[in-house]
Amino acid sequence: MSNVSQGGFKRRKVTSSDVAVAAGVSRSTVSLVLNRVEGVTFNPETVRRVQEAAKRLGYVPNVPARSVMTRKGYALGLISAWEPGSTLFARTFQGMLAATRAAGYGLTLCDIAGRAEQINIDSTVSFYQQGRIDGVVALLSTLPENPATVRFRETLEGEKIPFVFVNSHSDVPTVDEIRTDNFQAGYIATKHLLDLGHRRVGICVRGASGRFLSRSETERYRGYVAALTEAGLVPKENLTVKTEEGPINVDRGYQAFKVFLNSGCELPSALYAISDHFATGVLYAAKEKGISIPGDLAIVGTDDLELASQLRPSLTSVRQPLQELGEEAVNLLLKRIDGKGPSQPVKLHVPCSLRVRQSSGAGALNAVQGDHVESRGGDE
Amino acid sequence: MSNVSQGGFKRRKVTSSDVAVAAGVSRSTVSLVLNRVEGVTFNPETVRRVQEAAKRLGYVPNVPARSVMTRKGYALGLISAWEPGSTLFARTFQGMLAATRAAGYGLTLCDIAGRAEQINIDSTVSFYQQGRIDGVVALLSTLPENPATVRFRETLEGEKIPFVFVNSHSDVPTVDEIRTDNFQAGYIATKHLLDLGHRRVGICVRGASGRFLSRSETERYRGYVAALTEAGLVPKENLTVKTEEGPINVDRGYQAFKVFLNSGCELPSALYAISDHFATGVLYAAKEKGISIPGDLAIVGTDDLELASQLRPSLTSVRQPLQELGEEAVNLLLKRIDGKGPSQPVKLHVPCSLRVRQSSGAGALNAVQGDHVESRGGDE
DNA sequence: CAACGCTATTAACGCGAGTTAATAAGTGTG
DNA sequence: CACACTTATTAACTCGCGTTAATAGCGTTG
Repeated sequence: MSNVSQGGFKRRKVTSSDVAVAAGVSRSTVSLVLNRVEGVTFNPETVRRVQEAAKRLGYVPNVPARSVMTRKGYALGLISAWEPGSTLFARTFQGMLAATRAAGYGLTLCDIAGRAEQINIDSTVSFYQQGRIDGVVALLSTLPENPATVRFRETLEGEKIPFVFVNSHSDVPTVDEIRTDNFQAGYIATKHLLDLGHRRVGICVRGASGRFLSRSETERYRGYVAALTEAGLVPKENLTVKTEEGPINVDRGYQAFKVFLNSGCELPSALYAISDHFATGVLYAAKEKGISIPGDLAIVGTDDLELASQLRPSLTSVRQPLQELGEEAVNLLLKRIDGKGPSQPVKLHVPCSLRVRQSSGAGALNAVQGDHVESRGGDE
Repeated sequence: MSNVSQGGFKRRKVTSSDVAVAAGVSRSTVSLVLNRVEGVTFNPETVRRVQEAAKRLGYVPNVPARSVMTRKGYALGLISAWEPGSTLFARTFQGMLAATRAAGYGLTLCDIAGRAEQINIDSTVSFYQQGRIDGVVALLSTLPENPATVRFRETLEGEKIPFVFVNSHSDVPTVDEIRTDNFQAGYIATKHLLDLGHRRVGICVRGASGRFLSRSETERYRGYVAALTEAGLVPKENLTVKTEEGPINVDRGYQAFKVFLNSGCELPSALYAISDHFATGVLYAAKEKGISIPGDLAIVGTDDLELASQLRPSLTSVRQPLQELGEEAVNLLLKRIDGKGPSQPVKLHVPCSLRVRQSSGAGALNAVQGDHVESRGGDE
């Protein structure tokens, strides 16, 4: 006979009735005691007996049954248009997972796709109507005026589904939004380089026919400019490395910096890249040309990807507070669901932190401070 | 007044009773008709009326209520010890998501962590005992004899929770396992290079004090050897590029290939890398040394990461059937839960496919065939 | 000592569904 | 016309739990 775990057999689960008879009380008593209902007093001895019986029998309340009565699903839904294989996405839902679990809630994957247009909002609505989820955390695009984002928002509002946007720009002031402070990100990265004495601080950004694509990139750029200005400097075209349009990846950074070097522009002494991918590409291109990092060129990246700490030299990087964002989003949403949320819509901007490593050329003193090791088996 | 969506208000949901009165029948009739129960015949006119009323009122059955009666949670749990920010993880749960949705099931995140030791199996068990999930898909490590994996399996079996392992090696024959055919992966990659006329085909693997770390790497290596042998060749030490121990990433491949080149070994004409990360690192190191790809060195990677199609030259790569793995795992698990699974434990090995691009130097004819474009906003 | 008030507990109902045994209506047979 | 036999429908029960109004016990007070 096979040992394979089949359904169907299932030893009968212990219910609150079982606890009741074991403790010699009524089922109501069990429910009231175990839920610590206020305004009801109980004999301490009875409480003890109930709790003891519950523990002894290994009683676990059945959540769906509770849901029927309380009309809550005890779970939140997640929809995401972020790159599903990205560290950014991973860190965010790790935070969400921690927060939902702490609240005794479940986290249900409603729809995950690399592009917003591919997301099927209907299944999310359906989950809500079925009573399986009580609200939705949405990880959408920061592209301004994105039609898909607008459509999702309108649908959720129309169905009266509580929701929170995470790093998803919405021009509507009534929406709860939890976001990275991308201005501050650009600012602290640039400030770090300026504080190290650099005066020719360049930036590596994604080129997009003259304008920046996403709100987050725009804000980081503004932070960069602000830090420069504060130091009495101005941003210059010949200190700006622009990549090709399209996805952000290592190779685009690599190619862009090669083009930059061939253009004959004088080398900046420091460079802030709005992505670790770009920073990495720049680093490889620099090595190829014999440019020393951080000697000839100091580099600060953004997002603190795994590769950042493992590169040689290791990469100084701005880390987004994504776990925190996930947690805050979930906690806010849970309050909204219970009707305990703030009366005003929340617009929260959470600051980033800097992980100082070798590539920015800070002294050995600081080098350890922000560092952290992430090891893995890496064997899927 | 704020427009923020608060809980509490919730327009009353339409229930099966509402449908019943609207259709002028009893609630039982509604239930029987809508669930298409076999063995019960109904007047076609009645059926029509019920369906019409249900549609008109926008009736959606309440899943938790159904759960109470049927004793099923209509959801599967996911635990994963894979790198949460990896493409591999993403592709797998995309497949799972598709399959669960098709079955009307939910997918609940039980625990996700980068390392197996960090996974809290208790919360998963708890979810099962609470009646929220009916089974578990486990994405664990392929490291043989991994104590965490063993512990999880024993716990799940002890609690009689139906489960399926995906790419997680278990030495126990009674466990359902869905796995990538990694032997075949190494074989087709090597065969591809041999078919292009190469005779000096090397391999880039992760060094680990003489032995290979994970089962998947070992199998890929065996596939490589098998293809060589079939062609009358033998694996040679001086054609093997070994990286340092630790996480698989671009820089380890880069460093390893630089060391290899400095060792004075004669250059292989083709190289199979057991990871796209390694392949990418090799490519950057090669560029640095002026080695032309694929002219002087043809390269095939593994895993078909995003960067593979975007590198220049683009990277030929072996793609794991991860979506398929996810789907198969879910479908098998659903059958087990319904007691309809095969009587024997399932040990499924799904073959990989080759994405032929520029780096292997195949003719333009094949070059397009396996290619696919993945674009994204990349703006989190 | 009856009336009152308080504490501790429970019976009874409801949530929204699925399931089954029983009923009512219709059809055909002897 | 009474009988069995379908066919169509429903009343009644069940699942596991939360909630509330009602009850029993008991000490206090006028």
